[in-house]
Amino acid sequence: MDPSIDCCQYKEGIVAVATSSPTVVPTSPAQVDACCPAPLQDTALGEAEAVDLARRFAALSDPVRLRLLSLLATAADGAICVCDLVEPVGKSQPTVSHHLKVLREAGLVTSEKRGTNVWYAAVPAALEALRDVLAPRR
Amino acid sequence: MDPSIDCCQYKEGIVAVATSSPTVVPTSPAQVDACCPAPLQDTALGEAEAVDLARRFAALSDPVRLRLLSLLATAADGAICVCDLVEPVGKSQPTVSHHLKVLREAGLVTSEKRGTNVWYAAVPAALEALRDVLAPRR
DNA sequence: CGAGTTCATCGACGTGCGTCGATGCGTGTG
DNA sequence: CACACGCATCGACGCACGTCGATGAACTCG
Repeated sequence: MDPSIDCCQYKEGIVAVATSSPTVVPTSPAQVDACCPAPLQDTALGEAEAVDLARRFAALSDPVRLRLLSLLATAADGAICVCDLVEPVGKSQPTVSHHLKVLREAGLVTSEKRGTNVWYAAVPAALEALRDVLAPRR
Repeated sequence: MDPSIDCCQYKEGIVAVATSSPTVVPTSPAQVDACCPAPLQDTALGEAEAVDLARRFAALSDPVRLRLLSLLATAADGAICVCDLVEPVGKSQPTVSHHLKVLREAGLVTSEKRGTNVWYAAVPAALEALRDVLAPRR
């Protein structure tokens, strides 16, 4: 993977919002290559933008991933370790790990290793970016 | 079919548009148990809600469908016939028809037959409903 | 009525995805 | 140091999805 994404200017919003949640674990320098969204109802999507957007929406197109993301987004302390995610979604540990990887590669969550465990946290700015794509016409 | 409409406005929009044309293809084949979106960052998603949401996000997980939806959402007169959608996306007519069906069954677009042609239009309220799911925590 | 147009459906093919058991790697613990 | 634990990766399987040519249904026009 590691596609050379050059669609638009980068993650200024993500960094800015990330600093607004102090209790969230300082995420590892994993690069969140979240491209800025194109306004869906304003101008027609180009092919490259459509491919990028489709990839991010695809991360939300699975019930297990949506539940995982919801669990992370509603976590009291902002992060949950994998061992505490397996039971709630009712899937095997490899399956949960796979879905978390998909979410991470889509920039929707971040992971941080603390000792034996790995803690995942949602990235609110990434959801906000996708939200802007669905914004109504100005 | 035709259960009581007690959900969100996005469904009303579909019904309203659907009833305006008698020969319209039925938008959804009698399902939609949990239509109203749950706030993703407020409470943890249940399994049924997750399945329903995943189905709608899946409609946005394909580049061709995103471009079709964008074309419809930015249409000057609010609707485009199929014959004018085939060339812009660069796919065969059956493929375009297939993607439009997926979008229609997800409630994101509506179709109306006018003479020989079939005109598709975006449902802004459906996009707004999905947008609410991605809303930040209150 | 017959020819032409528009769109949906069908059948088929190749690919990708979700899933799980088995395995490997890194990290604490006795 | 040996063992247990947590998580990622691998390999494999089954199924769903995207795609297109061919066909069919509905409509228009001459």
